Amino acid sequence: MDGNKNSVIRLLKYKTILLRFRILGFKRVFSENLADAAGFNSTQVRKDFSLFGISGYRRGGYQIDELLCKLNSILGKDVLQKAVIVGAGHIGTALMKYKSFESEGIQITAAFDVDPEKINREGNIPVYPFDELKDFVRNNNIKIGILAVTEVFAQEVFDTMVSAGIKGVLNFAPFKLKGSSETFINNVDLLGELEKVIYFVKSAESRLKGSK
Amino acid sequence: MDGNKNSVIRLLKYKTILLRFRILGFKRVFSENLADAAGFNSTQVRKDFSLFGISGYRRGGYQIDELLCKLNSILGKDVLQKAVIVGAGHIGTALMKYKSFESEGIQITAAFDVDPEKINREGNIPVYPFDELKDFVRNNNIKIGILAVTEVFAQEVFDTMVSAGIKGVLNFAPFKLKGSSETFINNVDLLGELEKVIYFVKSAESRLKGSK
DNA sequence: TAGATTGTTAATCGATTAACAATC
DNA sequence: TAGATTGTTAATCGATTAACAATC
Repeated sequence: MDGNKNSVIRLLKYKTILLRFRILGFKRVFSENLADAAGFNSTQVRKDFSLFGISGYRRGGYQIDELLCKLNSILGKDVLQKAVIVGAGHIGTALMKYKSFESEGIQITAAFDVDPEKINREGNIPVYPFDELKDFVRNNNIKIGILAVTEVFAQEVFDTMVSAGIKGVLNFAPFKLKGSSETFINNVDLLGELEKVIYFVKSAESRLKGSK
Repeated sequence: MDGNKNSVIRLLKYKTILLRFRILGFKRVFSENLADAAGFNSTQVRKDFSLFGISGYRRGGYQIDELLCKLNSILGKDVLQKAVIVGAGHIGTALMKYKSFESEGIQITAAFDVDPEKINREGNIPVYPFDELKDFVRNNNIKIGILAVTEVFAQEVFDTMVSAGIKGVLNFAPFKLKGSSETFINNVDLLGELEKVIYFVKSAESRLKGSK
């Protein structure tokens, strides 16, 4: 029904590309154009559309406006999305200031931290004590949370978030959170991603040396 | 030969877990223990080891010290890894201060930016003008780079990094970099990851509403 | 019509998991 | 020995890609 996880990310990418195409004055695209811009192949593009019931015009490609309209209704980006950040450390703070969120209609409404020094109620994006998380999330009906605390507190903080009503978490702590199937967890492991790069560079190096 | 991409990440995770187990005084583990701690299943663990030629003792599990030794030699984490960050914006700065890198033997030796205001040659991790990137990377024989500039400059900056000798890039710009097969590129799309969370929360919501 | 492009079915590829034989 | 755990082969699952019929 809703395709697979990866296709959603690709759909989001198509949307970004289409917006750019439209600015350039294009009225329609072919799957081939989209594929080129996104770095996939055209079958992938058509398959993704097919999965979500999006259709174009045989020989005529896709009307950009029509396609954007359909993508928006699928991705639900018409409404402003509110999210909170828990943990106002380096990563948390960087994400508070991350421009791309805002420009894509995602509003970071507040951040939370246990450290009294981090509290700043008057900021552009206010930082409140962690104690206030539960009430804030409930009162503002927030569903999305970004978890940027250290590993040690991750599970505890996560449980609090869930009990307050958070339904989806982007987790930066290098820890496998235990949650029910009702909460969607997406893990970003920055250290792991960097270590992957290091590993592949090293293994390429040693392959080279080995073949000498 | 070197397994698949995901298995490397898992290997890194096993290592972290083993170090923790060792601190707790354990001498050996079973694949089941590792799987529990990592959130995989025990077949996955054994398969990963098998892929890299790591063997244990039937009925006896794995000697932690021996296993760590093998993992270290495969992952090559014995040597200190040096890396540079290009782009001292919010994300770049957060990564400069990211503790987990250091504790895993990854040293961020310098950052680079075009903005004169960001330059700080005396910092704990110095920030140099972008112009000096090429010489620095060459002189210090750096192979790993973190790309944290805006989309618009991403390709240009990437090309400079590669021509300076960078062999692996962790890319935070939401842009499909074009590079040769000699350079390993790992993309981290923070906006995309958050949008994925939003999408799945929304679709779960509408499923609930639909079934009411 | 002829040609181009979509939309879908089938084939392929890769990764995970199940099953189980080997063996300590 | 009996029981437990590894290590590997085969089955499964899911996602991508190729092939091609439909059709504008």
